[in-house]
This record gives sequence, structure tokens and C-alpha cells, in this order.
Amino acid sequence: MSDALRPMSRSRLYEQVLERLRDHVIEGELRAGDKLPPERELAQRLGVSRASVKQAIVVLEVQGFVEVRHGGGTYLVRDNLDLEPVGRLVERRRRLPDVLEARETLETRLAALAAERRSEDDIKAMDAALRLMAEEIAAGEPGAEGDRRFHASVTAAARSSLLEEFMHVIAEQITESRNESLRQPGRPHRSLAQHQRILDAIAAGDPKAAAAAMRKHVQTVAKVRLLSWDPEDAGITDD
Amino acid sequence: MSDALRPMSRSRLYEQVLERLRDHVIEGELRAGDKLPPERELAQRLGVSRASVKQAIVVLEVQGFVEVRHGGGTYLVRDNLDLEPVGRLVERRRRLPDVLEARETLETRLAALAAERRSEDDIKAMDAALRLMAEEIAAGEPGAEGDRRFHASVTAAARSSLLEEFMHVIAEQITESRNESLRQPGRPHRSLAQHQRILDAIAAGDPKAAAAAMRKHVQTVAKVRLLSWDPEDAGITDD
DNA sequence: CGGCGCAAAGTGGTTCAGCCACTCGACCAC
DNA sequence: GTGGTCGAGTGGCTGAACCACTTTGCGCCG
Repeated sequence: MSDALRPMSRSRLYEQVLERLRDHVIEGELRAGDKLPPERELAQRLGVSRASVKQAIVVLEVQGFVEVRHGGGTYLVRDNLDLEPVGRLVERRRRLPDVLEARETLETRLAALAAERRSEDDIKAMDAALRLMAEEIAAGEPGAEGDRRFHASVTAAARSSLLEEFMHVIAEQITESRNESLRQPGRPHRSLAQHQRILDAIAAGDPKAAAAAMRKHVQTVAKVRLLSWDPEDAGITDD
Repeated sequence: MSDALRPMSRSRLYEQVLERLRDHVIEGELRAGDKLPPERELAQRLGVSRASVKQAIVVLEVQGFVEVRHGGGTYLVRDNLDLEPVGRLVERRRRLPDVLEARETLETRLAALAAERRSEDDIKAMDAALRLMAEEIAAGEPGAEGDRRFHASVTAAARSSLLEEFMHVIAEQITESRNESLRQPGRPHRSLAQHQRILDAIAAGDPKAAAAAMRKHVQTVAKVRLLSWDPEDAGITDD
């Protein structure tokens, strides 16, 4: 029983209400414009207080799923209450191939943009990150923090808030990949060298070279990571 | 006076509480990890009920701004409570260059992946979308719906749920771009031809050609869109 | 009959008082 | 030290109540 002692987090009541509401909308085949049952009725049928129902409805409201009309009822804005637009991204972790694929797509482009738009300060930040990574490696550590900062500074240099947001979404999973990759014998040193090549291309203002160097780097990480991956559904590109 | 006299929608106490909390965090220079005042104290100091305070805190919780520990207090996860992490994407829809840049990045990759992974059904879906678009154009319409379906079917064929989610995030803005672009004289027909080339490359299983065709197509749309753009900050790539 | 007005019902908004459940630190017993 | 107990602090949730706004429908009047 390794993870038998897992976190044990009791979910808030409003979260369970949220779940039930989603089910209700699906099973009742409710569509946009349809009216939800009154709060009082929901509270009674679900066996919770009206305050808890309201907390759930407030959540749905700020997420744009329902429109609440004072004195007039609560109405569906979409055909379901599932977190499609953005929230689901935070939920369904575990889709590793997807993550690595997204990472390659995003970081390759970010590297190219960085090569075009980087300022002197950006270059300094990247350089500082690499020096930190070198120090970490010299101290026998994997160099994960320097690695992280390097990629962060490249992302910042690209000046693309949307792509940056997308990177934030998968940041956590990338951290896992990074740590696992850097534990491989000899990886830290080679990774540092790859970073240096990326930095050189960006400093030289060469988008194509920067993209190529970044692509190679990310693919290397992906390979390490995927070796220990259960290929329930195959299909990672390798260019 | 259609809806001239409509505003006046004060109410929503929890929204005001939210506002006050944001101010408090900023003015108090609270940082990630800091503890928020107890709910009871907040309720008293703001002159509202604890229930309203809780509604606001639930909102902050689902948006990932705070971590609520039962019996242990409420803690900041970020340095502020402004909608930066994800909500901003939905909010500030004025970063057009960013959107077009993200679209190019994503759709180019999606086209390449689609060329590798598409099934026969995917091809049929794309083909059907193009035929619909042709019909729309023949009927004198811009062909926006066929356009939309084509891109959707390419995205679906790429079999990458994360990239697909990212596309959803910018879907609305892309729709605007599409509509404006297709209103240009002669655009619908040329756009259809570009789509056909993309489809051919995908059907042929040629990732590079598919990516190239898609890139050209998206860049064309971007140019039309950017002509009417106020370049407060320039900087769109053109490869 | 048809429109108008108004009261009642329906429904969301908010409050209040209270109790339960969990955390954390202090203190005590071993 | 280790572990237990206890109490203060704090979040979780409830139920009843009242207010505010919308909708409904009935009855009155023209």
C-alpha cells in the first residue's frame, strides 16, 4: 500500500453540488437558455443548505456557465457545465504525450520569437540562468532551477502573452519532465550545452537556428520522459 | 430607446467584496503565502455577512488565487488577486497580434500532426467542410461556417487534446478574424483554394507541406486583420 | 372583449446566530 | 522526546428569516 496514505482531502460541499448540477444538466438534456431549478428546490433535493447551493451557482456564474437573474431564476448559458474553455486544462493532467507535444510546439516558436525580440536584459537573464545551472551542476545537483529560469527567460523574451499563458498551463507537467530528465546520468551537462546553443542563436538574432536548437533540446527531454511512459495510445512525433 | 436605460445593475455583493479584497492585497502588499484575515473579521470590517465573504472566497478559490485550509485560514497563492493566470485570456480581448501569433503557432503544428494522424473519416470531415464552404460562397455568403468547420476538423485530426484546448481559448477571437477576412472582396474564393491545398497535403500525409500551406493561409488572414489594427505596439512576425 | 393595475407568488440576495470540524500551539504526563 | 489533551482560532455548513426583484394572473374598468 504505497499510496494508500494519499492526501485525503475532503472536497468542499459546493464542489459536490457542482458535480451534481453538471450531471443534472446532462441527464436532463438541458440546453442554453433553459432554466435551472430554484435554489430552494435544489437545496432540498440535494439535501444541503441554500448557502451551499448558492456557492456552487456563484462559481458557475463567474465561469460564465449560467446567468442569474435576481428574482427571475437561473439560466444556462451553454449546453453543459463542463469546464471546456480553460479550466479543464488545469484538471486533466496526466496526458503526458500531449504535454510534451504542446511544449515542443510552444517552446520552438517562443525561441524563434525570442531571437527576434530579445533585449539586452533578456540575454543577461538567460545567461544568468545558465550560470546558475552550471553552478548547480558543479555542486552535484541536477540544475533544475537554472533550467527552469532559462526557459522562463526565453519565454519572457518572446513577448507573447498568450503563448506565455499557454506555457503556464503546462508548467507543472514540464517541471516533472525536467526533473526526471535531469536525473539521467550525464544529462545535466548535455542539457546545459544545448541551452548554450539556444542562447547563442537567440543572442545572434537567428530565429531559425534558435527554433532548431530548442526543438532538438525539447525532443531530447521528451525521449527520456517517454521511455518510462505507458503507451496506451501511441503517436508521438519525432520529426 | 431600445436598451438605453438598462445598466444600473449594482447588486452582487460578493463582487464588491472581491474588489475590496483585491485592493486589500495590493495596499497591504501581501504576497503568495501570506494569510488573509479570518472570514469573521473580514465580514465585520466590510460590513457584510460571512456568507457573502465566503462566496467571494469561493470564487477566488476556484480561480486559483487562494488556498483555503479548513480550520487553518485562507492563504494567498499568488502575489495579487487580479485575473492574470487564465481569466485574463477571456477578459482582455484586445491583444490581437498575440492571438494571431498564437493561432499561427498552433494551427501550423496542428496541420502537420493532422497529416500524420488523420483517418479516412477525418479526411471526409474536412472535405465535407470545404464543400459546405463552396456552397456558401456560391450562395453569395462569405463561407464562414464551412471555414470554421474545416479548421475544426483539422484540429480534431491532429489528436492533441492540449493543443485543441489552446485553440478553444482563442476560438472566439479567431472567429472575428475569420469574419472580417472573409468580407474582403475575392477572399472567400481564395481562402477556399488555400484550404484545398491544406487538405491535399494532409490527405497525402505530408506534414511539412501541410504545415507550410496552413502557415501561408493563416498569415494571409492575419494580414487582412492587421490592416485595420492600431499598432500600439508593433511586432508581428512575417517569417 | 381588451387592456391596465396591482397584489400574490416565485425566486434570488443577504443576513444572523449557531454549531460542527479541523488546525495549531501550549501544556501535561509518561 | 513522544504522545496526548485541551482550548483558541478559523473555516464549513445549516436553517430560518427578511428583503428585493420578476413574473403571473386575476379582477376591475373602459
